[in-house]
Amino acid sequence: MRYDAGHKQATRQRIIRSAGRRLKSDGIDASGVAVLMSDVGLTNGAFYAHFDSKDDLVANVLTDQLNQQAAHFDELLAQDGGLERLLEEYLSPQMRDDRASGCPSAALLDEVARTSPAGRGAYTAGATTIIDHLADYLSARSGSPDPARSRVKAISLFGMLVGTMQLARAVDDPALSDEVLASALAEARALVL
Amino acid sequence: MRYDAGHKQATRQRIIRSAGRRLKSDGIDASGVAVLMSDVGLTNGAFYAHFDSKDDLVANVLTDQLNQQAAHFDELLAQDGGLERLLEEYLSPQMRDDRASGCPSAALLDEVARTSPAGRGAYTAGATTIIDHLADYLSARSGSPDPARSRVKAISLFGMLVGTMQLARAVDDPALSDEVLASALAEARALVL
DNA sequence: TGTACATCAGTGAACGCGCGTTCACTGATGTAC
DNA sequence: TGTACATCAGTGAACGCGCGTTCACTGATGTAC
Repeated sequence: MRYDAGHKQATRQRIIRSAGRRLKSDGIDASGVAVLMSDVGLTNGAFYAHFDSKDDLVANVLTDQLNQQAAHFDELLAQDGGLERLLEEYLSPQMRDDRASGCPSAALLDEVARTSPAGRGAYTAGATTIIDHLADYLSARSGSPDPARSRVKAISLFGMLVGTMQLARAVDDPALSDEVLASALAEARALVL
Repeated sequence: MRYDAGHKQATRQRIIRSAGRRLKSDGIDASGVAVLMSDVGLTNGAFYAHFDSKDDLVANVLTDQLNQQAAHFDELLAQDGGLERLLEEYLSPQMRDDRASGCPSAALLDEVARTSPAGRGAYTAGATTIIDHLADYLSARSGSPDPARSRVKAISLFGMLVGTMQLARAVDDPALSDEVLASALAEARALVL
């Protein structure tokens, strides 16, 4: 077949997006190249026309996922009461139950620590953006004018969101899981509002 | 060879302990049965005399690791200023750099969510104990007498510790990693002290 | 006391399987003449 | 206008490898007689 200009680039993006959902849902190690390709209707052999290796894909996925999340946070924070909305959405039962659509940090953070240097670099860049934007938001708001204090709060808040979401997903008791989300939401509000 | 009574049980415990360190350091999927056995000086074939399957071992490891951590927390909290010590130790650079010795939740939490039902059950039981004990401690202290409020704080604190430790381990920028630990420590103190 | 046997934790080769990766090939379309 | 060729995204079989798991076997020691 012959394809129009940009087709290959578009396919590459489709793979990255689709792999993002699969990796978040099943984990990095458990997601094989053949499955990732069949998710977009292609066969395993085509993979290496788009990426040097699975690690290369993972690094690209982390960049894309973190960018998506940073953009989504920015969008929420641009609205009135945006931080309150962000907390409610992040700690919602829907997000807990839909790993494929959710936060890449909550889904993959402890696997990122064991990934290739390129993957960790990609993650670090994305996480830095998210923390910077959260800190800027907290600083700009009335009530927390000290930038250093805002950074401390931004980092702690982000860590708390990620950790409590993972906890809510890991426990097999639905009542405890709901309690974890509700507790985290209450305490996150107290932390920043 | 013939062994004295209890030898097999002791070997089983050695495997569980050693596998705990290995799983925390390399991850569950990345740690093969052959490696886990050679870590204790045995060969792969002996594994199935001790466990039904790798999943069975993982569930036993999670129980053991969470029990160890709960006991360690209890020990710290029994001392004067124990919570302050707990926070400082948990969020220390040494803990960040020594995954094998550290918190099983920080090392494995997002993998636990994808483990066998037995593994998730084992984790849930252990996490429940840790949260209960933290909440009891906070309730018993002067200043936070409301039990419901103490539970909210215990859950949020635990989530924040786990999430920020994972974040500190995932980023490849040492300055940012140190900043994450320091920020989390400051905010954790503000949360509970 | 000496010998034959039972015990059983551990050995190590082998099983089928799915992994990441490679590569010769396909075949629809654009281009050259 | 019609034909031969170049392009190249994608195919699918094959590679070596390590995985979890199985199993016939080993060999040091305790027990029976």
